[in-house]
Amino acid sequence: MAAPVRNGGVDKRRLILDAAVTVFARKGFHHCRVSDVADEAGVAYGLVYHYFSSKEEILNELFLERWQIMLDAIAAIDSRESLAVREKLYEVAGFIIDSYRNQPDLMKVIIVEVTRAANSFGALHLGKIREAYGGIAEIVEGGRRDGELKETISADFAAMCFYGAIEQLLSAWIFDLLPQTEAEFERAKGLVVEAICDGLALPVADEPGVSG
Amino acid sequence: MAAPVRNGGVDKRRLILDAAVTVFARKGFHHCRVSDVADEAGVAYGLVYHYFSSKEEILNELFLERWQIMLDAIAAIDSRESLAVREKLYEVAGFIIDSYRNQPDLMKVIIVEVTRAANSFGALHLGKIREAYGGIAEIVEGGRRDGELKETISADFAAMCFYGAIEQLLSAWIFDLLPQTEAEFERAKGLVVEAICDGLALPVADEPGVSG
DNA sequence: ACACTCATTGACTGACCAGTCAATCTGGGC
DNA sequence: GCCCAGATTGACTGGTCAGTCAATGAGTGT
Repeated sequence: MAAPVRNGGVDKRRLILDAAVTVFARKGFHHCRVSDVADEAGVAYGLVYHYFSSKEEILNELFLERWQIMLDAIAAIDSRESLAVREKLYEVAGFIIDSYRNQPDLMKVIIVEVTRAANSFGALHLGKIREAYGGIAEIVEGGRRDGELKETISADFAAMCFYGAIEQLLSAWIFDLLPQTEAEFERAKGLVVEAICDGLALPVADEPGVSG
Repeated sequence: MAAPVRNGGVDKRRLILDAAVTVFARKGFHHCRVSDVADEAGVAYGLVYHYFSSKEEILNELFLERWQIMLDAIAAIDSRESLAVREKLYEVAGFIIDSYRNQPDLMKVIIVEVTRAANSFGALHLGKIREAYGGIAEIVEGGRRDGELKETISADFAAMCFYGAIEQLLSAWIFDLLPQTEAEFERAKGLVVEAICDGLALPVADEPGVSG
Protein backbone atom coordinates (compact mmCIF):
# COMPACT_ATOMS: atom_id res chain seq x y z
CA MET A 1 0.00 0.00 0.00
CA ALA A 2 2.54 2.56 1.13
CA ALA A 3 4.69 3.96 -1.66
CA PRO A 4 7.60 1.55 -2.23
CA VAL A 5 10.38 4.05 -1.78
CA ARG A 6 13.53 1.98 -1.80
CA ASN A 7 15.39 4.34 -4.06
CA GLY A 8 16.96 7.50 -2.67
CA GLY A 9 13.57 8.70 -1.55
CA VAL A 10 12.21 8.90 -5.06
CA ASP A 11 8.78 7.41 -5.74
CA LYS A 12 9.12 6.26 -9.32
CA ARG A 13 5.42 5.61 -9.61
CA ARG A 14 4.69 9.23 -8.79
CA LEU A 15 7.45 10.28 -11.15
CA ILE A 16 5.77 8.39 -13.96
CA LEU A 17 2.36 9.87 -13.18
CA ASP A 18 3.76 13.38 -13.19
CA ALA A 19 5.64 12.77 -16.40
CA ALA A 20 2.45 11.43 -17.95
CA VAL A 21 0.65 14.66 -17.08
CA THR A 22 3.31 16.68 -18.84
CA VAL A 23 3.42 14.47 -21.91
CA PHE A 24 -0.34 13.95 -22.22
CA ALA A 25 -0.87 17.69 -21.91
CA ARG A 26 1.76 18.46 -24.52
CA LYS A 27 1.03 15.88 -27.20
CA GLY A 28 -2.34 14.44 -26.26
CA PHE A 29 -3.00 10.97 -24.92
CA HIS A 30 -3.48 9.35 -28.31
CA HIS A 31 -0.55 11.04 -29.97
CA CYS A 32 2.14 10.17 -27.47
CA ARG A 33 3.97 6.93 -26.92
CA VAL A 34 4.55 5.14 -23.67
CA SER A 35 8.23 5.68 -24.34
CA ASP A 36 7.60 9.44 -24.29
CA VAL A 37 6.29 9.09 -20.76
CA ALA A 38 9.19 6.91 -19.72
CA ASP A 39 11.69 9.34 -21.24
CA GLU A 40 10.04 12.32 -19.59
CA ALA A 41 10.20 10.50 -16.27
CA GLY A 42 13.84 9.54 -16.87
CA VAL A 43 12.93 5.92 -16.39
CA ALA A 44 13.21 2.75 -18.46
CA TYR A 45 10.33 1.83 -20.72
CA GLY A 46 9.55 -1.39 -18.92
CA LEU A 47 9.22 0.28 -15.54
CA VAL A 48 6.04 1.94 -16.67
CA TYR A 49 4.53 -1.54 -16.97
CA HIS A 50 5.85 -2.49 -13.59
CA TYR A 51 3.62 0.13 -12.01
CA PHE A 52 0.73 0.29 -14.47
CA SER A 53 -0.94 -2.41 -16.49
CA SER A 54 -1.51 -0.21 -19.51
CA LYS A 55 -1.17 3.27 -20.91
CA GLU A 56 -4.84 3.85 -20.28
CA GLU A 57 -4.51 2.90 -16.63
CA ILE A 58 -2.18 5.83 -16.14
CA LEU A 59 -4.84 8.17 -17.45
CA ASN A 60 -7.49 6.51 -15.29
CA GLU A 61 -5.32 6.94 -12.24
CA LEU A 62 -4.72 10.62 -12.94
CA PHE A 63 -8.40 11.22 -13.49
CA LEU A 64 -9.73 9.26 -10.53
CA GLU A 65 -7.16 10.70 -8.14
CA ARG A 66 -8.00 14.29 -8.99
CA TRP A 67 -11.70 13.87 -9.60
CA GLN A 68 -12.24 12.33 -6.18
CA ILE A 69 -10.63 15.35 -4.59
CA MET A 70 -13.10 17.53 -6.42
CA LEU A 71 -16.09 15.38 -5.47
CA ASP A 72 -15.03 15.53 -1.83
CA ALA A 73 -14.58 19.29 -2.07
CA ILE A 74 -18.06 19.73 -3.52
CA ALA A 75 -19.57 17.60 -0.77
CA ALA A 76 -17.67 19.54 1.89
CA ILE A 77 -18.84 22.84 0.47
CA ASP A 78 -22.44 21.67 0.36
CA SER A 79 -22.32 20.66 4.01
CA ARG A 80 -21.32 24.11 5.21
CA GLU A 81 -24.76 25.18 6.32
CA SER A 82 -23.84 28.76 7.04
CA LEU A 83 -23.31 29.39 3.33
CA ALA A 84 -26.02 30.65 0.99
CA VAL A 85 -26.42 28.88 -2.36
CA ARG A 86 -24.62 31.60 -4.25
CA GLU A 87 -21.72 31.31 -1.86
CA LYS A 88 -21.62 27.56 -2.23
CA LEU A 89 -21.64 27.85 -6.00
CA TYR A 90 -18.93 30.47 -5.77
CA GLU A 91 -16.84 28.10 -3.69
CA VAL A 92 -17.31 25.30 -6.20
CA ALA A 93 -16.42 27.50 -9.14
CA GLY A 94 -13.48 28.81 -7.16
CA PHE A 95 -12.24 25.35 -6.34
CA ILE A 96 -12.31 24.21 -9.95
CA ILE A 97 -10.78 27.40 -11.28
CA ASP A 98 -8.04 27.26 -8.67
CA SER A 99 -7.39 23.66 -9.60
CA TYR A 100 -6.72 24.81 -13.11
CA ARG A 101 -4.64 27.71 -11.93
CA ASN A 102 -2.44 25.48 -9.78
CA GLN A 103 -2.21 22.47 -12.05
CA PRO A 104 -3.06 23.55 -15.56
CA ASP A 105 -1.50 20.53 -17.24
CA LEU A 106 -3.31 18.03 -15.06
CA MET A 107 -6.63 19.78 -15.51
CA LYS A 108 -6.06 20.04 -19.22
CA VAL A 109 -5.50 16.31 -19.44
CA ILE A 110 -8.55 15.54 -17.34
CA ILE A 111 -10.82 17.86 -19.27
CA VAL A 112 -9.56 17.20 -22.75
CA GLU A 113 -8.75 13.52 -22.54
CA VAL A 114 -11.35 12.26 -20.10
CA THR A 115 -14.22 14.61 -19.35
CA ARG A 116 -14.61 15.76 -22.93
CA ALA A 117 -13.91 12.35 -24.38
CA ALA A 118 -16.07 10.25 -22.10
CA ASN A 119 -17.37 8.10 -24.92
CA SER A 120 -14.07 6.45 -25.70
CA PHE A 121 -13.75 4.96 -22.26
CA GLY A 122 -15.75 2.86 -19.92
CA ALA A 123 -18.75 3.68 -17.85
CA LEU A 124 -16.34 4.21 -14.98
CA HIS A 125 -15.68 7.78 -16.00
CA LEU A 126 -19.25 8.57 -16.89
CA GLY A 127 -20.32 7.47 -13.45
CA LYS A 128 -17.79 9.72 -11.78
CA ILE A 129 -18.72 12.63 -14.00
CA ARG A 130 -22.36 12.05 -13.16
CA GLU A 131 -21.43 12.21 -9.49
CA ALA A 132 -20.10 15.71 -9.99
CA TYR A 133 -23.34 16.74 -11.64
CA GLY A 134 -25.14 15.18 -8.72
CA GLY A 135 -23.09 17.04 -6.13
CA ILE A 136 -23.82 20.36 -7.75
CA ALA A 137 -27.47 19.43 -8.15
CA GLU A 138 -27.54 18.79 -4.38
CA ILE A 139 -26.36 22.31 -3.75
CA VAL A 140 -28.98 23.72 -6.10
CA GLU A 141 -31.60 21.55 -4.48
CA GLY A 142 -30.69 23.01 -1.11
CA GLY A 143 -31.03 26.48 -2.54
CA ARG A 144 -34.52 25.71 -3.75
CA ARG A 145 -35.52 24.29 -0.37
CA ASP A 146 -34.30 27.47 1.29
CA GLY A 147 -36.31 29.55 -1.13
CA GLU A 148 -33.25 31.09 -2.69
CA LEU A 149 -33.69 29.59 -6.14
CA LYS A 150 -36.76 29.31 -8.31
CA GLU A 151 -38.50 26.06 -9.05
CA THR A 152 -39.11 26.42 -12.77
CA ILE A 153 -35.72 24.98 -13.63
CA SER A 154 -34.92 21.54 -12.24
CA ALA A 155 -31.86 21.10 -10.07
CA ASP A 156 -30.34 18.70 -12.59
CA PHE A 157 -30.78 21.08 -15.45
CA ALA A 158 -29.40 23.95 -13.41
CA ALA A 159 -26.39 21.89 -12.38
CA MET A 160 -25.76 21.05 -15.99
CA CYS A 161 -25.78 24.70 -17.03
CA PHE A 162 -23.48 25.65 -14.19
CA TYR A 163 -21.04 22.85 -14.82
CA GLY A 164 -21.22 23.46 -18.57
CA ALA A 165 -20.34 27.10 -18.16
CA ILE A 166 -17.33 26.27 -16.00
CA GLU A 167 -16.10 23.52 -18.29
CA GLN A 168 -16.41 25.85 -21.24
CA LEU A 169 -14.48 28.46 -19.33
CA LEU A 170 -11.64 26.06 -18.62
CA SER A 171 -11.70 24.89 -22.22
CA ALA A 172 -11.40 28.45 -23.41
CA TRP A 173 -8.34 28.90 -21.23
CA ILE A 174 -6.89 25.57 -22.29
CA PHE A 175 -7.27 26.42 -25.96
CA ASP A 176 -6.06 29.98 -25.43
CA LEU A 177 -9.32 31.59 -26.43
CA LEU A 178 -9.31 33.69 -23.26
CA PRO A 179 -6.50 35.47 -21.45
CA GLN A 180 -5.09 33.69 -18.41
CA THR A 181 -4.09 36.12 -15.73
CA GLU A 182 -4.51 36.03 -11.99
CA ALA A 183 -7.06 38.82 -12.26
CA GLU A 184 -9.02 36.96 -14.93
CA PHE A 185 -9.12 33.82 -12.83
CA GLU A 186 -10.52 35.72 -9.86
CA ARG A 187 -12.98 37.71 -11.92
CA ALA A 188 -14.26 34.58 -13.64
CA LYS A 189 -15.29 33.03 -10.33
CA GLY A 190 -17.73 35.83 -9.63
CA LEU A 191 -18.88 36.18 -13.21
CA VAL A 192 -19.83 32.59 -13.70
CA VAL A 193 -21.90 32.64 -10.52
CA GLU A 194 -23.53 35.91 -11.48
CA ALA A 195 -24.30 34.67 -14.98
CA ILE A 196 -25.88 31.46 -13.72
CA CYS A 197 -27.70 32.89 -10.72
CA ASP A 198 -28.85 36.25 -12.00
CA GLY A 199 -28.78 35.70 -15.73
CA LEU A 200 -27.90 38.11 -18.48
CA ALA A 201 -31.14 40.07 -18.61
CA LEU A 202 -31.41 43.49 -17.08
CA PRO A 203 -33.43 43.39 -13.89
CA VAL A 204 -36.83 44.91 -14.58
CA ALA A 205 -36.79 48.41 -13.16
CA ASP A 206 -39.84 50.49 -12.25
CA GLU A 207 -38.35 53.60 -13.75
CA PRO A 208 -36.93 53.19 -17.24
CA GLY A 209 -33.46 54.36 -16.30
CA VAL A 210 -32.92 56.62 -19.26
CA SER A 211 -30.93 59.69 -18.40
CA GLY A 212 -29.02 62.36 -20.34
CA MET B 1 -17.44 20.30 -58.45
CA ALA B 2 -20.68 18.50 -59.24
CA ALA B 3 -20.93 15.05 -57.78
CA PRO B 4 -19.41 12.53 -60.20
CA VAL B 5 -22.43 10.30 -60.45
CA ARG B 6 -21.60 7.81 -63.13
CA ASN B 7 -22.90 4.87 -61.21
CA GLY B 8 -26.62 4.11 -61.10
CA GLY B 9 -27.26 7.49 -59.53
CA VAL B 10 -25.28 6.71 -56.40
CA ASP B 11 -22.78 9.28 -55.15
CA LYS B 12 -20.12 7.08 -53.59
CA ARG B 13 -18.43 10.03 -51.95
CA ARG B 14 -21.62 10.84 -50.09
CA LEU B 15 -22.05 7.18 -49.29
CA ILE B 16 -18.63 7.14 -47.67
CA LEU B 17 -19.30 10.29 -45.67
CA ASP B 18 -22.57 8.91 -44.37
CA ALA B 19 -20.97 5.59 -43.51
CA ALA B 20 -18.23 7.45 -41.67
CA VAL B 21 -20.82 9.23 -39.55
CA THR B 22 -22.33 5.91 -38.54
CA VAL B 23 -19.01 4.25 -37.81
CA PHE B 24 -17.40 7.22 -36.05
CA ALA B 25 -20.49 7.58 -33.88
CA ARG B 26 -20.54 3.90 -33.02
CA LYS B 27 -16.86 3.18 -32.35
CA GLY B 28 -15.25 6.58 -32.12
CA PHE B 29 -12.87 8.10 -34.64
CA HIS B 30 -9.72 6.70 -33.07
CA HIS B 31 -11.08 3.23 -32.45
CA CYS B 32 -12.32 2.47 -35.92
CA ARG B 33 -10.45 1.48 -39.03
CA VAL B 34 -10.77 2.93 -42.47
CA SER B 35 -11.88 -0.51 -43.54
CA ASP B 36 -14.82 -0.21 -41.14
CA VAL B 37 -15.95 2.86 -43.01
CA ALA B 38 -15.47 1.16 -46.38
CA ASP B 39 -17.38 -1.90 -45.23
CA GLU B 40 -20.21 0.19 -43.82
CA ALA B 41 -20.42 2.03 -47.13
CA GLY B 42 -20.32 -1.25 -49.05
CA VAL B 43 -17.33 -0.02 -50.96
CA ALA B 44 -13.76 -1.19 -51.52
CA TYR B 45 -11.08 0.00 -49.12
CA GLY B 46 -9.15 1.87 -51.77
CA LEU B 47 -12.11 3.90 -52.89
CA VAL B 48 -12.06 5.82 -49.66
CA TYR B 49 -8.64 7.12 -50.67
CA HIS B 50 -9.90 7.96 -54.12
CA TYR B 51 -12.24 10.53 -52.58
CA PHE B 52 -10.34 11.53 -49.45
CA SER B 53 -6.67 11.97 -48.81
CA SER B 54 -6.80 10.61 -45.27
CA LYS B 55 -9.05 9.33 -42.56
CA GLU B 56 -8.84 12.68 -40.85
CA GLU B 57 -9.97 14.51 -43.96
CA ILE B 58 -13.26 12.66 -43.77
CA LEU B 59 -13.79 13.98 -40.27
CA ASN B 60 -12.79 17.48 -41.35
CA GLU B 61 -15.26 17.37 -44.18
CA LEU B 62 -18.10 16.25 -41.93
CA PHE B 63 -17.31 18.94 -39.43
CA LEU B 64 -16.82 21.83 -41.83
CA GLU B 65 -19.88 20.96 -43.87
CA ARG B 66 -22.18 20.94 -40.86
CA TRP B 67 -20.51 23.70 -38.88
CA GLN B 68 -20.80 26.15 -41.74
CA ILE B 69 -24.52 25.54 -41.89
CA MET B 70 -24.72 26.41 -38.23
CA LEU B 71 -22.59 29.54 -38.59
CA ASP B 72 -24.83 30.70 -41.43
CA ALA B 73 -27.91 29.97 -39.38
CA ILE B 74 -26.59 32.00 -36.44
CA ALA B 75 -25.78 34.92 -38.72
CA ALA B 76 -29.22 34.73 -40.31
CA ILE B 77 -30.92 34.69 -36.93
CA ASP B 78 -28.91 37.67 -35.76
CA SER B 79 -29.93 39.67 -38.79
CA ARG B 80 -33.64 39.31 -38.13
CA GLU B 81 -34.14 42.70 -36.57
CA SER B 82 -37.68 42.11 -35.47
CA LEU B 83 -36.51 39.56 -32.91
CA ALA B 84 -35.64 40.38 -29.32
CA VAL B 85 -32.41 38.95 -27.90
CA ARG B 86 -34.20 36.23 -26.02
CA GLU B 87 -35.96 35.20 -29.19
CA LYS B 88 -32.71 35.16 -31.10
CA LEU B 89 -31.07 33.03 -28.46
CA TYR B 90 -34.09 30.77 -28.48
CA GLU B 91 -33.73 30.35 -32.21
CA VAL B 92 -30.06 29.52 -31.89
CA ALA B 93 -30.67 26.98 -29.15
CA GLY B 94 -33.53 25.59 -31.19
CA PHE B 95 -31.42 25.25 -34.29
CA ILE B 96 -28.67 23.35 -32.49
CA ILE B 97 -31.06 21.13 -30.58
CA ASP B 98 -32.99 20.34 -33.74
CA SER B 99 -29.74 19.52 -35.48
CA TYR B 100 -29.14 16.91 -32.84
CA ARG B 101 -32.68 15.67 -33.00
CA ASN B 102 -32.52 15.20 -36.76
CA GLN B 103 -28.97 13.93 -37.08
CA PRO B 104 -27.87 12.61 -33.71
CA ASP B 105 -24.98 10.56 -35.08
CA LEU B 106 -23.52 13.43 -37.04
CA MET B 107 -23.82 15.82 -34.12
CA LYS B 108 -22.35 13.24 -31.79
CA VAL B 109 -19.32 12.90 -34.03
CA ILE B 110 -18.91 16.65 -34.38
CA ILE B 111 -19.22 17.30 -30.66
CA VAL B 112 -17.29 14.35 -29.34
CA GLU B 113 -14.57 14.03 -31.96
CA VAL B 114 -14.06 17.63 -33.00
CA THR B 115 -15.59 20.28 -30.77
CA ARG B 116 -14.66 18.53 -27.55
CA ALA B 117 -11.31 17.34 -28.86
CA ALA B 118 -10.14 20.53 -30.47
CA ASN B 119 -6.62 20.16 -29.18
CA SER B 120 -5.77 17.11 -31.21
CA PHE B 121 -6.31 18.87 -34.50
CA GLY B 122 -5.19 21.98 -36.25
CA ALA B 123 -6.09 25.57 -35.70
CA LEU B 124 -8.63 25.13 -38.47
CA HIS B 125 -11.22 23.77 -36.10
CA LEU B 126 -10.45 26.16 -33.30
CA GLY B 127 -10.96 29.04 -35.69
CA LYS B 128 -14.33 27.75 -36.76
CA ILE B 129 -15.37 27.11 -33.20
CA ARG B 130 -14.31 30.60 -32.28
CA GLU B 131 -16.52 31.90 -35.08
CA ALA B 132 -19.51 30.29 -33.43
CA TYR B 133 -18.65 31.97 -30.15
CA GLY B 134 -18.33 35.21 -32.07
CA GLY B 135 -21.69 34.84 -33.75
CA ILE B 136 -23.42 34.32 -30.44
CA ALA B 137 -21.47 37.17 -28.90
CA GLU B 138 -22.79 39.40 -31.70
CA ILE B 139 -26.32 38.54 -30.72
CA VAL B 140 -25.59 39.30 -27.09
CA GLU B 141 -23.89 42.53 -28.07
CA GLY B 142 -27.03 43.56 -29.94
CA GLY B 143 -29.07 42.82 -26.86
CA ARG B 144 -26.88 45.08 -24.78
CA ARG B 145 -27.11 47.89 -27.32
CA ASP B 146 -30.88 47.63 -27.23
CA GLY B 147 -30.82 47.80 -23.44
CA GLU B 148 -32.19 44.29 -23.06
CA LEU B 149 -29.11 42.80 -21.40
CA LYS B 150 -26.97 44.12 -18.61
CA GLU B 151 -23.43 45.36 -19.08
CA THR B 152 -21.73 43.74 -16.12
CA ILE B 153 -21.05 40.55 -18.07
CA SER B 154 -19.12 40.89 -21.30
CA ALA B 155 -20.68 39.61 -24.49
CA ASP B 156 -17.87 37.10 -24.93
CA PHE B 157 -18.30 35.69 -21.48
CA ALA B 158 -22.05 35.53 -21.91
CA ALA B 159 -21.68 33.75 -25.23
CA MET B 160 -19.37 31.25 -23.61
CA CYS B 161 -21.87 30.45 -20.87
CA PHE B 162 -24.68 30.10 -23.37
CA TYR B 163 -22.73 27.90 -25.72
CA GLY B 164 -21.33 25.90 -22.82
CA ALA B 165 -24.77 25.18 -21.47
CA ILE B 166 -25.98 23.96 -24.87
CA GLU B 167 -22.93 21.83 -25.50
CA GLN B 168 -23.30 20.28 -22.07
CA LEU B 169 -26.92 19.60 -22.83
CA LEU B 170 -26.07 17.82 -26.07
CA SER B 171 -23.30 15.92 -24.30
CA ALA B 172 -25.74 14.78 -21.66
CA TRP B 173 -28.03 13.44 -24.36
CA ILE B 174 -25.17 11.87 -26.25
CA PHE B 175 -23.95 10.06 -23.15
CA ASP B 176 -27.47 9.15 -22.10
CA LEU B 177 -27.41 11.16 -18.92
CA LEU B 178 -30.71 12.80 -19.82
CA PRO B 179 -33.84 11.38 -21.43
CA GLN B 180 -34.25 12.05 -25.12
CA THR B 181 -37.86 12.57 -26.03
CA GLU B 182 -39.53 15.03 -28.34
CA ALA B 183 -40.99 16.79 -25.34
CA GLU B 184 -37.60 17.04 -23.64
CA PHE B 185 -36.01 18.50 -26.76
CA GLU B 186 -38.67 21.20 -26.97
CA ARG B 187 -38.62 21.94 -23.27
CA ALA B 188 -34.84 22.25 -23.24
CA LYS B 189 -34.92 25.05 -25.81
CA GLY B 190 -36.90 27.26 -23.49
CA LEU B 191 -35.12 26.18 -20.33
CA VAL B 192 -31.64 26.93 -21.58
CA VAL B 193 -32.70 30.42 -22.63
CA GLU B 194 -34.46 31.02 -19.34
CA ALA B 195 -31.49 29.77 -17.34
CA ILE B 196 -29.05 31.98 -19.20
CA CYS B 197 -31.21 35.09 -19.48
CA ASP B 198 -33.01 35.10 -16.16
CA GLY B 199 -30.72 32.98 -14.04
CA LEU B 200 -31.59 30.55 -11.31
CA ALA B 201 -32.24 32.98 -8.52
CA LEU B 202 -35.75 33.88 -7.43
CA PRO B 203 -36.66 37.40 -8.52
CA VAL B 204 -36.32 39.67 -5.49
CA ALA B 205 -39.74 40.32 -4.01
CA ASP B 206 -40.69 43.27 -1.78
CA GLU B 207 -42.28 41.01 0.76
CA PRO B 208 -39.95 38.34 2.13
CA GLY B 209 -42.22 35.45 1.16
CA VAL B 210 -41.97 33.57 4.40
CA SER B 211 -45.20 31.93 5.31
CA GLY B 212 -46.31 28.99 7.46
C1' DA C 1 28.28 -13.52 2.49
C1' DC C 2 24.19 -15.69 0.88
C1' DA C 3 19.56 -15.74 -0.49
C1' DC C 4 15.44 -13.58 -1.41
C1' DT C 5 12.43 -9.98 -3.04
C1' DC C 6 11.33 -6.39 -5.56
C1' DA C 7 12.93 -2.52 -8.72
C1' DT C 8 14.78 -1.62 -12.99
C1' DT C 9 16.40 -2.20 -17.65
C1' DG C 10 15.69 -2.03 -22.78
C1' DA C 11 15.68 -5.05 -26.79
C1' DC C 12 12.31 -7.58 -28.93
C1' DT C 13 7.74 -9.23 -30.78
C1' DG C 14 3.37 -9.41 -32.52
C1' DA C 15 -0.45 -7.02 -34.03
C1' DC C 16 -2.53 -3.53 -36.09
C1' DC C 17 -3.63 -0.33 -39.62
C1' DA C 18 -3.10 3.92 -42.59
C1' DG C 19 -2.02 4.63 -46.92
C1' DT C 20 -0.20 2.80 -51.80
C1' DC C 21 -0.62 0.94 -56.24
C1' DA C 22 -1.10 -1.89 -60.17
C1' DA C 23 -4.82 -4.14 -62.12
C1' DT C 24 -9.60 -4.24 -63.60
C1' DC C 25 -14.00 -2.40 -64.70
C1' DT C 26 -17.39 0.85 -66.73
C1' DG C 27 -19.48 4.03 -69.58
C1' DG C 28 -19.24 7.69 -72.85
C1' DG C 29 -17.48 9.65 -77.08
C1' DC C 30 -16.34 8.79 -81.81
C1' DG D 1 -15.78 -1.75 -81.97
C1' DC D 2 -12.02 1.09 -79.87
C1' DC D 3 -10.14 4.31 -76.78
C1' DC D 4 -9.79 7.03 -72.84
C1' DA D 5 -10.77 8.87 -68.26
C1' DG D 6 -12.20 8.17 -64.25
C1' DA D 7 -14.24 4.71 -60.87
C1' DT D 8 -13.37 0.74 -58.36
C1' DT D 9 -10.93 -3.13 -56.44
C1' DG D 10 -8.23 -5.34 -52.58
C1' DA D 11 -3.71 -7.36 -51.71
C1' DC D 12 0.37 -5.54 -50.00
C1' DT D 13 3.86 -2.60 -47.51
C1' DG D 14 6.01 0.07 -44.19
C1' DG D 15 6.00 2.01 -40.00
C1' DT D 16 4.41 2.45 -35.55
C1' DC D 17 3.87 1.12 -30.87
C1' DA D 18 1.70 -1.30 -26.86
C1' DG D 19 2.99 -4.72 -24.15
C1' DT D 20 6.45 -8.84 -22.90
C1' DC D 21 10.29 -10.87 -20.80
C1' DA D 22 14.72 -12.47 -19.51
C1' DA D 23 18.49 -10.43 -17.45
C1' DT D 24 20.53 -7.34 -14.07
C1' DG D 25 20.79 -4.35 -9.99
C1' DA D 26 19.98 -2.99 -5.27
C1' DG D 27 18.29 -3.21 -0.72
C1' DT D 28 17.08 -6.39 3.43
C1' DG D 29 17.10 -10.05 6.57
C1' DT D 30 19.98 -13.71 8.63
